Amino acid sequence: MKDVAEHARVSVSTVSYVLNDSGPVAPERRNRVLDAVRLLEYSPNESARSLKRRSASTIGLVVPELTNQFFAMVAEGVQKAASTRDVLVVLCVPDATGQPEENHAKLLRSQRLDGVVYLSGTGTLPASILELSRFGPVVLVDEQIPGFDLPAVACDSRRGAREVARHVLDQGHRRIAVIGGPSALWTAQQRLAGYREAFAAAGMDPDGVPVLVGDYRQDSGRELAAQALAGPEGERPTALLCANDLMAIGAVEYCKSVGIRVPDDVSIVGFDDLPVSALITPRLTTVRQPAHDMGYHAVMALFDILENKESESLGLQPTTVQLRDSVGPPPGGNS
Amino acid sequence: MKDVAEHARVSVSTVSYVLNDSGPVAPERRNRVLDAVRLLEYSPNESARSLKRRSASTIGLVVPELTNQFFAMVAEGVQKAASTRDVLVVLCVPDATGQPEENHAKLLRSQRLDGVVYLSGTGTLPASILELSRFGPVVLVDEQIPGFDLPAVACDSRRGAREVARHVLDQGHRRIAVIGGPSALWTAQQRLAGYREAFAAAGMDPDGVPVLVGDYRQDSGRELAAQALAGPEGERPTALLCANDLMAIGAVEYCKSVGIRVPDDVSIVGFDDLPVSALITPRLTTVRQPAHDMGYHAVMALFDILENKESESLGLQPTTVQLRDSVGPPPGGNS
DNA sequence: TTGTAAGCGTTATCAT
DNA sequence: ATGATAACGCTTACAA
Repeated sequence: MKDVAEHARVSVSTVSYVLNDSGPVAPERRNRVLDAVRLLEYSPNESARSLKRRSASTIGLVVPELTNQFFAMVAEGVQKAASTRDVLVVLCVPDATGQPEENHAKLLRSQRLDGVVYLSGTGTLPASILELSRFGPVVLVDEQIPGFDLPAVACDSRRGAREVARHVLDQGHRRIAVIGGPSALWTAQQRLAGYREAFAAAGMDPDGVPVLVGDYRQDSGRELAAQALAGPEGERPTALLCANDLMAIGAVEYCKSVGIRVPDDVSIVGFDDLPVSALITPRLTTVRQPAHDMGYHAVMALFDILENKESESLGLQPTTVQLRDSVGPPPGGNS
Repeated sequence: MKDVAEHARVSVSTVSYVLNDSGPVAPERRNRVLDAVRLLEYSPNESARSLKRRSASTIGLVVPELTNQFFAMVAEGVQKAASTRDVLVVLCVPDATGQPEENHAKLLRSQRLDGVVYLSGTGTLPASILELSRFGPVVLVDEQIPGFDLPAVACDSRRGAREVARHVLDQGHRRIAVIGGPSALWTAQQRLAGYREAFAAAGMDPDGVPVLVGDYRQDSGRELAAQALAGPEGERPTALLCANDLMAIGAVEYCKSVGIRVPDDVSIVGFDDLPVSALITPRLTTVRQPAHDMGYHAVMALFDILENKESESLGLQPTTVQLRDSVGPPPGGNS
């Protein structure tokens, strides 16, 4: 920067003024500076800048894993939103083993991160999030934490769940089982609540529907489907409501492995609309979550918080049911 | 830090010595410092540290998109490797439109990034990579750039391709079509070369095998499969060698849509072994690339380069053929 | 073994 | 409108 100042025969402060539009400077000198910048390929040292400004122009994104396409989509939204303000996104993937985001707290504390977007798909304990939020703003995305009202961007899981469930009921199904998510998770609670609303609306007793609790992973879908479909053919459920696509895919897998036809023998629905869900056979009927948008809005909300203004980006995004091939009428016809 | 020094009744340099093990300090005073650090929840300002050290402890990861699970797996490897040294990974997803990584070059120049791991799955022009490498070390992962020997970590595509092709030939297929990747890409070239080696080894004329050039995306697999399978049933290829899984999935999709059975009527193989490939019907025979390891080693190589030492992490990783259900004997029996 | 002090490259305050 | 100059929080000679 000193070099630039010399080449342009001005002072360093003038260079700074030009670069940041932070002071008045005569057009002619401004051009001299700009020329020198180009000539010397000068680019300001961002560490020095952050030091002075006490802001790193960097946010953290905490995701449990990237290979889950849902998280990947959120991440892309986060990245895109951040890039609208030239803010960097650092990727934090908490170690499955070991101390998780105590680490991230340190990043926040040490001013390497201005804030964090936190995606806890697997239900990391609130404690670590709260620890984080002691040191800087944290916006939750997808998963909320009931007790603690932290700012969050999520989608209207309950509505989506209610609507797929209604679709299944409309087909005539009455013997239904739910394969739910971890009961500690907000999304799992919401989806279950949505299903139950639909049951009630159809004149069923919600408490009469068995709920198996899974962990949102494919394996648990497979295992719980086995459990749910164990009874004799005339008594077992004709439809499985799975709280996410991964478990639904596991359920489909199980059915295939034992010769139960989907949707002829049993209908299955998921939740999330992962890209893979339209690729498997049968194509999965599910609920689309605006993953990309959630990531995007979470970052916008974070920006608003960093600037101490009310954010309109917080809140619930809409979901949409994706009607596909994994749902049909119950085997015996409408009962 | 000054606060810590005061609480511990030592000077700031002593605090620094303790925190970095960079100077001798009496055990008793060291403890006083450590206590003060805990008491005050002190955490050093990393901006100031970077400023002084001229290193940001941060690397960039450039990927074309995260929703491609292959890239996501590489990214996870990168993240894991970086975290072994408390180095941050910033996610750079070049804008599809607009000026791409001129931007990233600036990040390198402005010392926000110490180096970059570059994954150019879609074949971004070498120019932008070279621009990048003017300002800091760049390690390529997955895709190499023939003319320019930049450090790269990739896998032995040629061998993998040769081996799947041999598997297909062993089944008796002789009327074969290749759905290749963009011819400018190293991986596409390698895979094609591998296929041809297998053809030659089986006594076929490699030049007699039609090669359709795709772009590694699912759509192009669908379209090119249509093209490849256009001829009358007795003359069309009995096997499709696809240079990646996405295109193979597209090809399977096309076959399903027009009632061609896989593998009964036509066998299809892919390359990459995306998680989804084992989920579709039929399960796709393909070649596994050690995506995670490539990302991991790329970062290790980058670290070595930053420390000016020879790196042993560079070079080719092994591939393994995944035998599954999308390959069978050719329709007429072995010809 | 410990402390003093000189930077690192910016920004921002204050004179001019 | 412009230019000195003092921070920002840390590391590291160098001196004691």
